[in-house]
Amino acid sequence: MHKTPINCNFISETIDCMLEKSHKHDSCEFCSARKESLFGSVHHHDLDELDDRKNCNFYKKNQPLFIEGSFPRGVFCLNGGKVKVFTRGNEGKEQIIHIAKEGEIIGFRAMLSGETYKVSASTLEECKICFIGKEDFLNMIETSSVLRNGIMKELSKELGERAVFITNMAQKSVRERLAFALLILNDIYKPEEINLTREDLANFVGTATETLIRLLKDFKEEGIIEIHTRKIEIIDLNELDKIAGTR
Amino acid sequence: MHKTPINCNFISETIDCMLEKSHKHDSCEFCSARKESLFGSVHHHDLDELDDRKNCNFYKKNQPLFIEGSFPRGVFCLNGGKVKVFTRGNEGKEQIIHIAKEGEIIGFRAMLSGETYKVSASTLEECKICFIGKEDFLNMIETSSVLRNGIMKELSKELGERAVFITNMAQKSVRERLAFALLILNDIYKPEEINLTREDLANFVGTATETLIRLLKDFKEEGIIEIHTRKIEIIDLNELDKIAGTR
DNA sequence: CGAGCGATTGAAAAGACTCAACCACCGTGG
DNA sequence: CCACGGTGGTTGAGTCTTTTCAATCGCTCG
Repeated sequence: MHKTPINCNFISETIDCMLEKSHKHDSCEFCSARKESLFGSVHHHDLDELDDRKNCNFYKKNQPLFIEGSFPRGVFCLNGGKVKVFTRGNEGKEQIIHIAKEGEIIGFRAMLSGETYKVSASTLEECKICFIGKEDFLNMIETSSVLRNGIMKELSKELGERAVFITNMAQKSVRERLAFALLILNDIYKPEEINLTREDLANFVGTATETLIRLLKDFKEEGIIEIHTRKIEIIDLNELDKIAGTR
Repeated sequence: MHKTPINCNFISETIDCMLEKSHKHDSCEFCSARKESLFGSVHHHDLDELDDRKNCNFYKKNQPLFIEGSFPRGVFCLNGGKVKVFTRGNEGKEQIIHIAKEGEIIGFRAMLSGETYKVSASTLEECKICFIGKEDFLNMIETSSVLRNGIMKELSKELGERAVFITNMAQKSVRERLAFALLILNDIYKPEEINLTREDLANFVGTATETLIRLLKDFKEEGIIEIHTRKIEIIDLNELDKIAGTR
């Protein structure tokens, strides 16, 4: 990190300095998270370049990466852990739009749009995250048509997913949305169990915490899930599919 | 159109042939809709190419351009008129995601993602629309970095907008969402009045038609809007802002 | 061991939806 | 030219889902 932070909106950059330990020495080339990511088919040469420029750190639980309204200075490459991406409604209530897992690159949308972030992101658990500066990232996009196409593809795909998300929000009951959310979360968390606070889960489903808890209880009584203190184990995927209307 | 349609999913291509009159002779170079569009800063040379390849037609009201689940064969360039982009929920109810006006290019998301359409599109009124085949469009993207960057920017911008849309759906009351919708529609329709069926408007707001009608009545009684048979005139923008929570 | 956050439960209120009926406009065909 | 049928718009009443508020519980960390 070569510059002193000026804009206090840009939390991550300041926080980076407070983190326990850097793992900058880890090479992208052997990064297991990379293979499935957008950087999956980037050339060796570019990876070396990336290794030199990136800045990697461990993040504690509940640390913000960036905040809605601030200007992006780079992208975050999630090497391990889970990150929630959310916006805040008028009463300050979070709406979780997406939960990212290892391999995902976070925050390039705002950078490409030239606007401020429209969403915030923060860690849900301890995470290992590499930071790539704006310049470097934009350079890579100019250089690598593979990366560029991958990004366009990703953006388009997400746009489609969000159309479905919107429709679900508008038309499905909370029960149906919860089933849908559990299916998505199952994919994100497996082989582990879903591990979120009730509030985060409620903010993902788009409901009140109390409603969520009542519905979880219903699902438990119907034998669809098991609850271990806070973690949720999916028992009956088919039934969830049926409830969610995913067929 | 050089190929006979094979897949009946691809409605527009078949329908193209049934349309009244082609306006292929119109040059992109002097197209007033183009200037503000993604094609705004494309080079002359490429425009000439486009002129040769594109296929332009008039569409009647309520004609589909493409349908959810089918594979894209090109993009639609909206020269005049309005087009709704929507998905269908499980009960077949439409959720309108976006309403496009002249100058917009429709349907490139699915093409870039390599997936089937996740949304459907159909005209809301008589429209003048040019069709550009997949190959041609992808070529243009490869060639023109201006266009490419414009597209990445557009995709990113929309992704941000959809995050806000999701949050609105999840957290705002129908009254607030209606106010928000009217503000958006005002921008799209001005200087004309908003002209949508009550059902389409309800499907945009994400509510039942009856509820929508009752709220419109409220707004009218509060002096926020005027209703002329079906068209809606905005009287008090500030109040709408306040209700929508847009500040 | 106590503070405090996260989880849970209950009861009442509110918002929105559904269903059913009715109205109004418009184009068509006799 | 008018009656007819149909679509889109409107209204009312009852129901149900979901939220809100308030209170309690329970685990975890210092």
